[in-house]
Amino acid sequence: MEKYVHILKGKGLKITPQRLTILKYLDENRTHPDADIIYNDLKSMNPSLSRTTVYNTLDAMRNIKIIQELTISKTETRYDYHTDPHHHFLCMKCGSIIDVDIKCPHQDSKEVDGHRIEEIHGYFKGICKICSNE
Amino acid sequence: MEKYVHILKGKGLKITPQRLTILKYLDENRTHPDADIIYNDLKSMNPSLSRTTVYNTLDAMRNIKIIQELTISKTETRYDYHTDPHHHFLCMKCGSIIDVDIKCPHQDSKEVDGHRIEEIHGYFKGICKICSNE
DNA sequence: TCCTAACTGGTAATCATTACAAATTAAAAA
DNA sequence: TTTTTAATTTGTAATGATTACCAGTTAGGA
Ligand SMILES: [Mn+2]
Ligand SMILES: [Mn+2]
Ligand SMILES: [Zn+2]
Ligand SMILES: [Zn+2]
Repeated sequence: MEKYVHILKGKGLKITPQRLTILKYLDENRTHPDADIIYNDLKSMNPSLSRTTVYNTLDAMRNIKIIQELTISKTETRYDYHTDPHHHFLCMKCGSIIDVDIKCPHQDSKEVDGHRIEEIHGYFKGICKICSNE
Repeated sequence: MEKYVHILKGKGLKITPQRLTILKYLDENRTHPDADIIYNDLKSMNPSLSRTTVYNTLDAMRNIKIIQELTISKTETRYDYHTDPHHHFLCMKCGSIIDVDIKCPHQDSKEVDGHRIEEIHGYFKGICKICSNE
């Protein structure tokens, strides 16, 4: 837990039990969950937790770049504790988002066609291994 | 216009003036517009056009793969007449989505880590050339 | 020309996210 | 340690894109 305190402090964010809980959850659940899944999973242990706080916290942590936002799924924004640029696979059947470890030649580019790059996103859509075997 | 009739017929979709108008609009407006922009731009010439029809049409055309859906912007789905896999740049300031012509080594992959690939998406987020110069 | 399944258009519902404001709290200052 | 206050949390209400629904219309084959 000291680990998360340190991360937040290093970026000048106030330490609150809600933020620590959410950050720990993301670290331990690398399934690219959305705000609602996080909220529901934490609600049982933290009955007073508010859905708004989950949204606020995710937004605050994204701002200081300690987590990453994934705009891949059409319906909800999903979050990733892993901030190094990496690629994803979205299963069109079960909806899961899976990390794929492939190298990309544009990983370190700072601009394309004169446009300044701040984030790089690559993902595949299809049917995942598990869903393929019925 | 015969061009669009041919495209729709080839895929077994009924020819309707609404569909022809929307498909032509997408062909002539490669700005990756969303449903609402399409609706508003066409409304003046086609006062009876319904927003629902725009959504239905885009969905039907995406199903038969004559247009492409872009899930890049957080708030709305945007559409592209250009269906060959290619990369995009999303400006975080003005919101425009721009084609970028770079080659990708995964362009023709059929699977990764055992997951069957059906679509490949790559995009950059940052500040576009125009917005950079204030 | 007739018939019918497919399509259109208007309105209502859904659902993720944001706005708002009152109550609480982290942490800096005294 | 106590005080102070700006930041945070929470519950509820609003927003906005998209979907559901259904009655009326139409494309296109018989
Ligand atoms: Mn990831
Ligand atoms: Mn494009
Ligand atoms: Zn799957
Ligand atoms: Zn721009």
